Amino acid sequence: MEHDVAAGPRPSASAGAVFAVLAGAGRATRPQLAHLAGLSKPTVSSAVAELEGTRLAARSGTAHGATGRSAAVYRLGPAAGTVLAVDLGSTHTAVRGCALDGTVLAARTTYGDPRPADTVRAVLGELSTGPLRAAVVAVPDIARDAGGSGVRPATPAVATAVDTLGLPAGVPVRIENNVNCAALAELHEGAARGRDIFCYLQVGHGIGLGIVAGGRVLRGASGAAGEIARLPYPWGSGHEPVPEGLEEYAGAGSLVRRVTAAWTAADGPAPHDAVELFALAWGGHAKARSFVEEHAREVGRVAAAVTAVLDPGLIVLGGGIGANPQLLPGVRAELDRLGLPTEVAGCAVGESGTVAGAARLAVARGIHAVTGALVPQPPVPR
Amino acid sequence: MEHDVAAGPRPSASAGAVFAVLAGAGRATRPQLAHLAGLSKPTVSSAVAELEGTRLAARSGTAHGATGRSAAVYRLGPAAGTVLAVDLGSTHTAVRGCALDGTVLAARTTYGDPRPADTVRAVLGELSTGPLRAAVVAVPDIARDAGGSGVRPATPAVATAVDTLGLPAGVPVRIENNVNCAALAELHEGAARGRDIFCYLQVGHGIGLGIVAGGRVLRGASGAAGEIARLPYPWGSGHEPVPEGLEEYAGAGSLVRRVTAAWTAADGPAPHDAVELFALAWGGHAKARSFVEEHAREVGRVAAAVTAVLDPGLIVLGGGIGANPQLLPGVRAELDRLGLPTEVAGCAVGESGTVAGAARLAVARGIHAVTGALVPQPPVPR
DNA sequence: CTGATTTCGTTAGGAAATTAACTAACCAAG
DNA sequence: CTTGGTTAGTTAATTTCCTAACGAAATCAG
Repeated sequence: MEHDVAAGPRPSASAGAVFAVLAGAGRATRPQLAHLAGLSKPTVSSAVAELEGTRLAARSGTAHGATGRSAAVYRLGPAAGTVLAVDLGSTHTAVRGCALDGTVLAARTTYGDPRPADTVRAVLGELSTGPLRAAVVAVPDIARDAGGSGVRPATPAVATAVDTLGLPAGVPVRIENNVNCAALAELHEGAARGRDIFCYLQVGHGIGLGIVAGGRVLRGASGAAGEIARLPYPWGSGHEPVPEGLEEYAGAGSLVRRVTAAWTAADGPAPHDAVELFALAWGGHAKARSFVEEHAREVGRVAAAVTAVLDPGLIVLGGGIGANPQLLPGVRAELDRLGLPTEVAGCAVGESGTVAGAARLAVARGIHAVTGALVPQPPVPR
Repeated sequence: MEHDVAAGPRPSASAGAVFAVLAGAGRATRPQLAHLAGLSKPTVSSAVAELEGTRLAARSGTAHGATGRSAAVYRLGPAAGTVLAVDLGSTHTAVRGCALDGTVLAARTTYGDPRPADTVRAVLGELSTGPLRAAVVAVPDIARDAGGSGVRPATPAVATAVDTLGLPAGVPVRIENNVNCAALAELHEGAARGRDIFCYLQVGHGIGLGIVAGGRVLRGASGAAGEIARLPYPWGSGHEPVPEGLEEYAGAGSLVRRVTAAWTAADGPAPHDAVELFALAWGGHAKARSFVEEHAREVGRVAAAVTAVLDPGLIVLGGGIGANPQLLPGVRAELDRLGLPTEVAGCAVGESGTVAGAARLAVARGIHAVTGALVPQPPVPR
């Protein structure tokens, strides 16, 4: 099916502001919109009338309070349109189509898919309401600003994978790191709700960090903030740090390799991957448990390094290994020993976090595309 | 002398905006103010008239272009008032009084002063123009939000030192970490001008980091961001990190102690402090030079840890040891080997950086106190 | 010196949003 | 069923700021 990219006439400034808060709230009465947008009742009235006229908003029902006149409830209209989020993983492809209020309209996930474009096409086919406003693609790669061509993946193979997704021409596409997306999901709908600053520590095949500060993702000068596999390791008197030393040590592959090497016949059948190792440890296997505990300490040291630099107040653990609750006590203990007082929580969003966070970003950019305007910022000096 | 704290009537919104850009520019014509504030010529005219009426602005002269009518130049007026910045160091006290355009009106630094309040009083005595709008005190301590009582130093001794400074009652006082202040100075008037993100690495008696991201200081959840003395150290297979291990190793005292221990009679007279050590190395002393080079590598590892987390793009070295140019090549080499491509620069502001940065903060808060308003923020989604 | 050109600053009219006051709708107590 | 209290929404007057046009002051060319 065809996807419009051209929008209707730009809403006026006040109508745009009302649209933005309506998208954030999902449904709201006019008094609520006035409060949220910081506008007066008459202004909201005319703004709502304008939005209804262009079908950017629509009556949704009536709200009855305990006392007083009942209020008209509004929601986004069909012209508001949709956005697309893609989690382009190495072993899976997750795609979501959302309305600008964040509602999931269509979702599909495929594993070991050789053609992510098929998954994208299937989801696009289910999105019928209004123009496609924006798309965000989450990649397991550094997303860096490439000058004129916008943000691009650092690795050429990833860049071509994005280019062959078959995203409709004319739709603004944003590339973002997958760990940063997962961090955004934890911020908005997970374990870090309401935080001003926190870190999402992903431990799985590799190790990565998503930093949220001031309610925004911190990307660094070249998009490589959070690439903590590059922490100096080993580090101490008599040890020269080697490049990528920590990546080598903290990744899932290396963990399993060490386990296999230390395994003897008396230990029974050796685990083939991290999932099996954690299952054995959960079942009480002594050697498996000792490896899990040692790994938890190692993750705790990484967390301590992060707290030393950033003091995030909260670290959310995610990823194939990090999400396992068996890690939590060990990580907490090592962090308490070495670092600042910092909460440690398991991730609350899980597998779908990356695509959920990408969808959050896409919604924000879609609202921006409609209103052409500014999200209000807190007025603090410096 | 007495210091007013009560301000005159609040300027209107447009007059406040004009006042803010005038303070930022120092001197400006009305067309320049219109451009900077994003207001129209008639609005600026009425705003300037209002500011002149309340003595917040004053005619300063006339600007002649190559062609066309000459323009009236304005500057801040006497009612704009002043701000105070204090660098409350462990071995010195630096105090600055500034106008809201950043002009230094009075400055005094004392060393080994048992009564910093005397220095504060002397500078306050030289400030005669208008009310004291704000004060910022830089302390060698964590500055954390203490709930109702605002931001306070984490260490009680530092808190009482601040409380006994004799700052005029009623003036809003802000506590800030001294490394963060030095970072702000490098951002606004030093080696990091125009950067969106960078880090200031202070190496001296201890080691600390100031993080600037999005043009603002990153303070962390409890004001302890940048306390990198808590990085896990030593760290590697067979080594348990110990709390404060890096502080122990990277500080100036520990460096001199190691040097003294390794010194033999054949090496000549041993250096008593870091300054002497660097002087010997500069003169070609082989053993001194090897210690300096090893220390540079160590600082390079700290810098690598910072780049792994934050990707700042630039690290500015400062502090008693860090400011020494002999360190730069060694730090660059180790960072190139281990970390992301990152510039390393020596600090450009030096000793006075802390009080200069505190003054920047105080000026921003002073302007905020006059206008009650918002510095414009960039409108970017998330 | 005079006129053309350019830029500064003001005046006049209009658009957008606010405050204040009023009308409309809804509930519940008497 | 009426009346009082409360909240929703509209109307009217005012404020604020913009655009457009005009007058004022400066430089430069002849």
